Amino acid sequence: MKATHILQHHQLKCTECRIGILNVLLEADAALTENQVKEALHNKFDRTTFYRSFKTLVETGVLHSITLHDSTLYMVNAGENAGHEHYHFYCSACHKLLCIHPQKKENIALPDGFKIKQTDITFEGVCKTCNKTEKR
Amino acid sequence: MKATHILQHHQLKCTECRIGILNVLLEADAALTENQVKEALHNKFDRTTFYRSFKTLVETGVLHSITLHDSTLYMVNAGENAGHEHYHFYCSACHKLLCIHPQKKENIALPDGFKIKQTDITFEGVCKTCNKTEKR
DNA sequence: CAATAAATGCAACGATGTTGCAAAATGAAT
DNA sequence: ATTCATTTTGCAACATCGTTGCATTTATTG
Repeated sequence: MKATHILQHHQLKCTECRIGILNVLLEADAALTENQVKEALHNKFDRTTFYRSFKTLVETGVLHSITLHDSTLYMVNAGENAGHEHYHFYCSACHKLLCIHPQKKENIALPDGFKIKQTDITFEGVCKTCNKTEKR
Repeated sequence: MKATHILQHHQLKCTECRIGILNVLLEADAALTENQVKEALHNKFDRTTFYRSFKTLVETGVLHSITLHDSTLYMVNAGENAGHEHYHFYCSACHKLLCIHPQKKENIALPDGFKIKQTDITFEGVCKTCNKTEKR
C-alpha cells in the first residue's frame, strides 16, 4: 500500500508531511507516537504542521490512535486494522504496541440494553519475541 | 468503603485532598476526569496538589485510570473493579465511562508465545439508560 | 502554466505536566 | 495534649503540548 494511494483514496492532498508520516507508519512494525514519527523524519516539519496533519489523518480515518500509559500511539488504519473491532497487544518488555488479529473470538455477554458500536481490546503482557529472549 | 480506610490500607496519609478525591469518585456512578473531580471539590486545592495526589493514588493502585478520546478518566480501584481484567463501557450519548462486569467473559485465542498480564476491554456504544431515552 | 483552494510555518496563547523549595499538616511517640 | 520527624501542600517557575490566526507557500485542476 502506497502513501499517495491512501491519501488520494481519502481525497486528501499528497503533501510532503502527510506522505512522510504515512511512510514512517507503514514501515513500522508497531504503533508510534507523534514524536517518534517526527524524529524519524528528522523534525523536517513544524510541530504545528505535524499536529494538523495527524489531526486530519485521524479525522479522515487514515490513522487510528490509541492512548496507553499517557502516550498516544498511531497506526495506519488500513486492511486488517480497519473496522469496529481493534485488538492490541502492548508489550511491557519492549514497550511496543502491536496490532493483533486473534483467530478465535468469543463475545462477551453485556448487560441488557447496551448497544455496541465499537470495541477496543488491549492486552498487556510480554510479546512473543521478548518471551523467547527472556527464556534464553 | 470509606476513603480513610482505603488510604490507611495503602499506607497513605489521610490528607484532606486525597480524602476529597476519593469521596467524589466513590460517589460517582462513572469514571471522572481530574478536572471534574477538581470542580466537584470547588477548586479547593492547588492544581499541583491535585496532580500529585492523583499520581500517588494511581501509583499505589488506589485509583485506576483509562484514557479515552484524549481525556483521562479515573475510578476507584476497589472491590469488583480491582484485578487484571478491566471492562469498560463508554457511552457516546451521555459520555460516561461505566465499569461493567459481564457474566460471560471474552475468551480470545492469542498468537502463540504471547503472555498476558493484564487485559483492558473497552466497548463504545449506547448505554442502557440512553437507549431507553432514544426509543421514546 | 495559471488559478484556486488547501497546507505550511511562524507567532502566540492557554492548558497541562513537572520540579524545587519553604510553609503547613499529618501521624507517632511522649 | 504537645512535640517532633516526615510527608504533603501551595506557590513560583519552566517545559511541553494543544490550538488558533494569518501571511506565505504548495498541490491540484483545467
